[in-house]
Order: sequence, then structure tokens, then C-alpha cells
Amino acid sequence: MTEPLAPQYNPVAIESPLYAWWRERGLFAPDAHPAGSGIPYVVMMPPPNVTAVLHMGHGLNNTVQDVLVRFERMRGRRTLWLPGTDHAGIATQNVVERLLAREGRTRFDLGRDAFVERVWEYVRTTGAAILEQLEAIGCSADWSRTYFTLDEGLSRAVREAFVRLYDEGLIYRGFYIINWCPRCLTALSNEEAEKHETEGRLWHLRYPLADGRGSVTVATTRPETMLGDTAVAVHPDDERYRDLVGRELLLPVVNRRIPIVADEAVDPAFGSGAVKVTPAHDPADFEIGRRHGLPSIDVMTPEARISLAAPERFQGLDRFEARARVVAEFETLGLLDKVEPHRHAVGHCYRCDTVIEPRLSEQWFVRMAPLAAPALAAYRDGTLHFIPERRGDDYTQWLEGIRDWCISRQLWWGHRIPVWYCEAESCMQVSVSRTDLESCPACGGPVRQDEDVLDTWFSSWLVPFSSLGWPDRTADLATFYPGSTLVSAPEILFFWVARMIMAGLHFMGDVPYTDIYLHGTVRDTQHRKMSKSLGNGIDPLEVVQRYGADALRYSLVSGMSVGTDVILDPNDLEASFAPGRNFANKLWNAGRFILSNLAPGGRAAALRPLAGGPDAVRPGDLTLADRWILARCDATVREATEAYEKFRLNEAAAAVYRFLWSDLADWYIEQIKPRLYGDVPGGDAARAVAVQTFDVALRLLHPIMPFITEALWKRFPGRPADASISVAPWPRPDPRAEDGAALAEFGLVQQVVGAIRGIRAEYGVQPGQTVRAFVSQDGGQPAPALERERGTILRLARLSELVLAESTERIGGHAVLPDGMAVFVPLGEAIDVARECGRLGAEAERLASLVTAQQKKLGNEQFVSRAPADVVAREREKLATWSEQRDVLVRKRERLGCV
RNA sequence: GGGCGAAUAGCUCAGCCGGUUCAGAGCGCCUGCCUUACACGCAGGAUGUCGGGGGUUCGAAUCCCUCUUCGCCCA
Repeated sequence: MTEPLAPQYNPVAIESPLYAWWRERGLFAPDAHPAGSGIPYVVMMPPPNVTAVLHMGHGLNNTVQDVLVRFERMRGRRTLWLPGTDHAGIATQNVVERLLAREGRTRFDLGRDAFVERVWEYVRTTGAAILEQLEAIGCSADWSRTYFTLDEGLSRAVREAFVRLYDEGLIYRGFYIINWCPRCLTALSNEEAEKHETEGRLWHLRYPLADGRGSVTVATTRPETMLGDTAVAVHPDDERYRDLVGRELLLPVVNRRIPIVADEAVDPAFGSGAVKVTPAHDPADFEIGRRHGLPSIDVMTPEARISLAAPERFQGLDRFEARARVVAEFETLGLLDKVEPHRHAVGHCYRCDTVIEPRLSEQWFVRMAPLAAPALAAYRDGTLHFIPERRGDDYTQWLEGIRDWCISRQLWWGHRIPVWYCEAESCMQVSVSRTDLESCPACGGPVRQDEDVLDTWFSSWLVPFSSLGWPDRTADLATFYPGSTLVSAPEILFFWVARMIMAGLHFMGDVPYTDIYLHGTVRDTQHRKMSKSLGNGIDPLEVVQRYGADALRYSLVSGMSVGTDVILDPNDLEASFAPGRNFANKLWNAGRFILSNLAPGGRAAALRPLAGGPDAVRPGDLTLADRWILARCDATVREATEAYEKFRLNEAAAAVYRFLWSDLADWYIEQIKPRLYGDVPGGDAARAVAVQTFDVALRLLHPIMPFITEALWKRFPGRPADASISVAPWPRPDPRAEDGAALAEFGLVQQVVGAIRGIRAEYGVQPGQTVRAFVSQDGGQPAPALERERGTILRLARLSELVLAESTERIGGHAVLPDGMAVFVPLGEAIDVARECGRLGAEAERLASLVTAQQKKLGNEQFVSRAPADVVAREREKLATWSEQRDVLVRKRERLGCV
């Protein structure tokens, strides 16, 4: 049943069959766990765009989720990780439009219905590839519940939400300044307009008074908008302009008379204190215009070219051409006062990076303040937890300053707005409906549906319940709402995370999750975000191919402490991922070794150390090393479990790594070899302890490295064919394993071996050559542990003889252990006495200075009286230890004949 | 303009609810080893004024102030 294992772990051969087996067995379903009666643990996967290709950001995000999900699943929770894809309105439409462009066509050539059908076709053929890619990295999501945000069910939820909000007066339509992308030709929400700090300019334009007596200078970063100016505003208290308020200016270039108005919103300290007012192209100006009844002149087309509302010579010019032309004309007229460099934030379309144009337009909005209040309260009353905590401030700040959400998009791909307009002039009724309307409910006349679709995020914010069947009251909804943890990149805190909380509270009366884990960003070594355009990305699938999914996951997890970015070098995959691969290989070989040394009958594998009962290893059969590794294992269970619970995944990884490599492989496995080989008795106990501690470590590591842990775990004798580590019980701390004495005593053995190895290396003793060693303690016997572990020390330090007494010889290598124990390796003429004197002298000096400093510290009355007693006691102990070490070294030097 | 975070070994980072890890890990580097699980390995080794300055304290990488640099969020 156990075929011989290759000496080198080959993840590619092992991972996909294992994954297929997990799926077949249905292990990712909430009820897969034998003890699956636990309380539900639910994680909503941030749905990737349906057209997306897996990148490291997805890799990180989904690895974190999978680690948490696998951890809780093993702990017995009914675990649901719910996956899906997002139709991603703008992004997907852009992709298909680019495809059409290659054929020399536009979406308008196809018409709406044909275009939408074309997108569906595209989505169906390429669609959901990213979910398969997530399988390659081991994600244990419940694929049987996979949703798409344009599915019928979720579409119904979208309509339900829209109608309810409309009926509650929380959705309205109106003319406002919105963020307009002249390339995508659609409105965007505030969040979708990314602000980039830009080195721009501030142009100071002079507007003459209409009567020719004087002028006012205004400063602007967008001179072309002056074509649409309908006023100049000053602060009402600004002495400089008091007399000018109410008078008229002659707008240059356009030659339009515009008034000077006084408005509180003007900042007298900015520029000249007078601002141009362009109500159609700036949100602040729009408000000023409203307060003063100013006309709005839209001087731009949807493509951001100058419209017919401007003088003819500007019409059709691109906005930036127009900018240059306006500036030139002002210069010619002698009205360009000055141009200054000016750093400011410019909005860019988050999908195509085109500069956003603030534009007056009729759109649909969600009134957010009423939704924000409960969301804010849920954080303040402690219902919501952010990890890291400080992210709660971002959340609070955003909610406090929340603005209404523009939800209509002038796109074709998405949920069409469920609003119908009656075309009968006598009626003109606006109807909002859950079902498609054929005629006007009021007059029976013909109706026409709103042309626009909804913001993609209007479907995503419902996902925590729409994916479970809402608005129907399904069993899933009852069981899995509210969920538990949301794992996300901080970039989508506002787009998605906060809005889900608002929607959850509004429609379900409860938050969709209580823990919000916001991880960092994957960056390159120059700390630049990985991106396609920079070409600094790493393809996770390439990493899986070359290093294995476990190595990828291990690297991501171990490189990520809570909330910090993960830095990976795209030019050196080896540096980033080899450690994970090497760790997997180490594990593989440790497992291979233990397996190959099990007794043929498998009896030892069934023995349980510390368990009690007939199949237990009797406590008396446990050696110091056994007790030591059991204690270390127990400590690791505590450490790792606590780390997972606190989302400190890197600490969990480090704890298990340390245990497996530094304790189990480096020491324990080396220590038990004679017992395994039958050279000394106690083989069964050693095998039992090795199997048990290795089993525990595999389980602790499984959330992070699911494949190799499963591959090895399955191979241990006594496992039913269908047993999977992914639903094996999570290890519990065992008080019987705690053993401070064993930790200390075996630690001493390690120190002795280390000291001898150090001396050997120092003097170039060949590894094959054995030496003698003396270990002695002034005024006493060396610890009994050394006698008991004599064999261990002989083997691991490669000794021909170990004498637990002082030597009469004097030429050799010397070392002193922290507790003053002296180690001596006689090397006769092989060593250079002067060199050894120098070595010991330096060490003695170092200790002497420590002792001096410590004496000074303890001589300080202030310290002794003010510091807590236990601290003082500890410091005295240190002094004693160091003094002893120093004294031993000094005596050694005398014996050696050092001067 | 407001808020926040980070600056510790060549690199990536731990440690940061003041005194056993006055400095750790992995990688890289140096030395020696194909020791019958693993050379994706084993054994040893070197490297840091814990960003600058000031302060609190008996005592600070760890708390406070300030400066510098980098990054993030919001206006």
C-alpha cells in the first residue's frame, strides 16, 4: 500500500490528483466534516471579474481565505467558502469592445442586443477560467454554490433591492455633477474616480469688468472650462472685492457678460480670492450656481470635445487642445497674468485611466446617509472588527463623509435599471418594477425602459445574501447569514466591503460578517504594485508549475504579517519561492524517513504516547528526547492555534516550520535513529512519538500547505482510504505533554553537542574523524541528563569517548556553557595554542565586560530599590552566571598556559 | 490641506502592551562536508551606532516630542 516515495518531492505530480479527490469527496461542502455540527463559518470570496486572469493579488487574497477556511473546517465548524464571479460591467464591456475594434467595428455597429449577446458569448467561452485557476492553488471553496452576478437569481435580488430602496425614497434621479469618463462614455461613482497626484499648472486669468474700469483675476487648473463660465464668485467678507459684488464682467474669448456674486463657499486664501464659476463642469461651482440662480452651460460633448455651446472656433476641439487655445488667446489679449506650477489630485477612470471630466448629467443616485448611520454604529458598538484595527478609521472616515452614490452607467453590459417611462404625453408616469413592464400601469400607454445599467457594485453589495437565495427565505440564507470573516484588499474597502455592511444591515437587519481582514498589497522590490502595464507581475500559475502550490502559499503567508504588503521579486522567483519548495521537500523527506522505518506490522504507529489505556506507550518507556519533542509539539500546537485565531498567519507558519525543521528533523529524528535501527531498545516508543508529533505538525500546517500535508498524512498506516486531513480534527493542547524539565534537560544536551561541534569546526576536524570530549562542572556532577543521553551526544557530536569529569590534559578546544559547565575537546598538537588562547581571551573579555556592566547595574541603589523584585533577582542570577563563565574561562586560560 | 503607516544584518522582515533572547529568522555571503530521509541537504561562521536629534525612566529597538525619507487613505 505504501509505494516507495521519491527522494525529491514533486508537487506537480501530486497536487492536481489530490485536488480532484477532494472535490470528488465533496470535502469543501459545509457538511463534509464528520463533526460538522459546529456553528457555521462563512467566508464570501471577493468575486473576481469574470474575464480576469489570475494574478498575485488574487493569489494572496484567496490563499488567506483558504487558510482561514481550512483552519475552521478542521476545528469542526460548518464551513462555507462561497465563490462567484462578477460581471464587472465596465471592465468586461471594454474587453469585448476592444475585440470588436480589432474587427473594425464598434458596439454601435452591432446594436445593444447583439452586443450584449456577444458579451455573453465571450463570457461563456472564456468565463470562469479564473475559478479553475484558483483550484490550482488549492482553494477549498464550495464550487457547487458558485454564482455569477448576472445569474437570474442575483438579478432578481438586484431588482428587489432597487425597488425597495426606491419605494423607501432612498433612490432618486436628478441632474448633478458626476464623474464622467470620456473614453468609457459613462458616469462613474466617486470611488471609481481614482485621484492621482499630478504636477499640473495654475493659470491666472484676468476678466475685465464690463464697464472697462478694472478687472478681476481668477485662478484655474482647467482654463478650457472658462468657455462655460457664468459668474465669478468671491467671499462675502472679502474686503478686496466688496465693492465689486453685483457688478458684471465681460468674459474674454467668449464675450459674455457674467455677474460677480458673493458666496460663503469661496476660499479667500486660494489664488486671488476670486473664483470662476462653471456650474456645468465643477461640483462646487454647481452648488454656487444653484444658490445664485446661474445658468449652466455645458461646453463639452460626452467625448470631452468642445460642444456647440462654445464659440465656433473651439467646437470639436479636444479638451486639452482647447485648453492650449484658450490660454493662447488670453496671452494674446494680455489677460494671462501668470502661470504657476501646481500639484493637485486629478481624477482618473479606474478602468481605463482616462482623466475624468466632472460633468452635469442626469443620473440615478442612492441616498447614502441613512444607510451609513447603522453601518457606522455597528463599528462603534463593537459588532465589527477590523484586522488590522487601524483600518476601522478609514471606514469611519468614509462613512462620516459619505456622499450619494451614482449608480447609473451608460453601458450595455449589466443589470438594466428597472424603470419604465410612459411615453403617453398626457401621462409620463415613471414606473419602478420588479418585473418587466409592457405597458404603463397608470394609463396603459407604451413604455420605454431606462437605457442605463446599474453600477457593477450595485449587485456585489448584495452578494452576502443574494448568493444564498435572497429575497427568498431559503434554508441556506437562514443557516449561512450572517457570515463570519471577510478577507479583502484595502482598495475595495469602500467599493465593496463597506457597502455590503450597509446593504446587510438594511435588507437583512444584520451585518454580513463581523471580522474584516484587510491584507496588504503584492509589490515588487521597488515597492511598486504589481501590474500588467508595468510588466512587474508574477504569474501564480508559473510559480505553481515550478515550485508547487504549497510553496506559493507558504511564501505568501510567511511574507505577510498583519496588514503589511508582501514584497516579491519578479526577476528572481528563486529567492521568493525556493524556501517554500525546500520546506515542502524537507517535510517530504522527514515523512519518507518515518514511514520507511515503521515496523512491518505497523504496531508502533498505532501506539499513542500519553494517551493512557492499553495502546499507550507507557510513560516509563519515554526517553528524555521523547518527552522533549512531545513538549515542543504541544507548545507548537498552542502557538500555532493562537496565531491562526489572531490572523497572524505568518507566525503560525513560522511556529510549525521551526518545530518541523529545527526540532523534529534536526534533533529528534537524528536522536532516535539508533532506536529505529534496533541498535538500542525503545524502537516502538520512538516510532510512536515520531508518528504522533509528525501527524500533529502536518495538521497544524495543513491550512497553509494543504497538498503535501495531505499526501503524507494519507500514507500513514491505519488511515481509512477515504480519510482526509482536511477534515481531521484540529490538534488540541495536552497538559500531559507539558514538561519544563525535559525542555531544560534536552536543551543542555543540545548545548553540549553545539559546543563540541563548534570546537570541531573551529579547528577543522574532519567530519569523519571522532574526538574525545570532557564535560565538567565546578563543584558538582554534570547534570544527569548528560549521562542518560550519553549515546545521543556521542553520535551527534561524533565522539569516540565522552567523559563527564575534568580532564588532566590541557591542549585542545574549550567552551563554557551558559550555566558554567565546561566543555573540553583534547586536540593535542593539532591545534594552535596561541589561537585557542586568543579565542578564549576574547570570550573572557566579553563576559568580563558584561559582568562589569551588570555589577554597576546592581550597584545602583535606584535600580535595586525601584525595579520589581523579580527583575532584580533575575539580574542577580545573570551576574552570577556570567561571573562563573568568566571564571571558568580564566582558569582554562591559565591551564593552557596563555599569557 | 487633513489622517495614517513604515524606517532594525546586503535583501525581505520578526521583535515594539519598557529589564532572558541589549538584538532574531529566512534568503544571500564565507568555511567544511555527497554522514545509508533530504545537497531543495548537514555542520559551523561573519554582518547591524535597531533612520537623525532630544526627552521620560534606575533602565528604551520597545513610551513621548521633533526632524528626514518612503508609502497609503481622504479632501
